[in-house]
Amino acid sequence: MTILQEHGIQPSAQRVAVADYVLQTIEHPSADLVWNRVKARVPYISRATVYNTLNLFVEKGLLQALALAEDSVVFDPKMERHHHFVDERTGAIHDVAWDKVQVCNIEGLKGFEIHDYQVVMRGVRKGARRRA
Amino acid sequence: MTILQEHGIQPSAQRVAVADYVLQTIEHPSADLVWNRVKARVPYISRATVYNTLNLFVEKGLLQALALAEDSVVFDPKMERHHHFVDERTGAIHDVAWDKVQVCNIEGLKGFEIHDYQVVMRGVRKGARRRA
DNA sequence: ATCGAACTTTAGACTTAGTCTAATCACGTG
DNA sequence: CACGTGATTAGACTAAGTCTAAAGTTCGAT
Repeated sequence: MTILQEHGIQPSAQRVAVADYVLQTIEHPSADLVWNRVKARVPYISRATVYNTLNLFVEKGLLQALALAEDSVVFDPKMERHHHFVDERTGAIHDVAWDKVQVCNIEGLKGFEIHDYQVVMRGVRKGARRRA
Repeated sequence: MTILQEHGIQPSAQRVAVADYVLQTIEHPSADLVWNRVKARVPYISRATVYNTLNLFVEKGLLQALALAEDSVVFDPKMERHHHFVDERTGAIHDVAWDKVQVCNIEGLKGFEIHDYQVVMRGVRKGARRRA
């Protein structure tokens, strides 16, 4: 029983190849980066399949899609609640553990039924080289 | 002395038309929506000018560009720090005043030099009609 | 084994957001 | 009024993402 089957996904060769990379990465790849990474191992996979597979994984709860960068949606396999830090110099996205910061009084907000929230931080990673 | 001149921007007719709409809106428009709204009053304005003008306003500190929606960047003339709520049903974005929620311990984060942060919430607006 | 239905993959056309370019236009100064 | 700087324009271009119609797989029922 694979992780894919546990989530009701037929494990085709292409889907397994995408899963092998995207479910364990921390680099917050865009769809096109996933395509490139997976092509390195499975050169015959098509772009449409990668997009379909990523959308399927999101729908089935294996992956989160995040709109943090200006230019594209990125994917994150870390499904526990967490925050994000965006490096303004490199564009790199880093996970920040849920309990490192606290958000208070959010339950008190009137007029909104909040399903989910996170803190989005921008700045520079200390010690990181420019344009990594 | 107009608001544009105060920010070092030559006030051409097109820029004033864009400013008249975008600096007082609360609907968090995408660039193409700005184009459509402004065209309603100044039909001869071009797409490139609207994009140039919006980018200029952001650069000059009149406007914030936000990557919150999956499909496009939106603009917000509210320059004070504040948070955002995204309605999952309608896609509408609402401002949430800075002091309605508090974020704690963010200074204690090691390894990151944080220039800016906000809480991004998702859910549904109470009492809002679907697909507003 | 093999038929067929249902599902998956594919290449490429298509759409949409956004940028770039080269030509034209507007305007203040000498 | 000529000139130079800066603004505007249409349209070409790029990149992200979706859609389509055809071809390939899988798998259960026979």
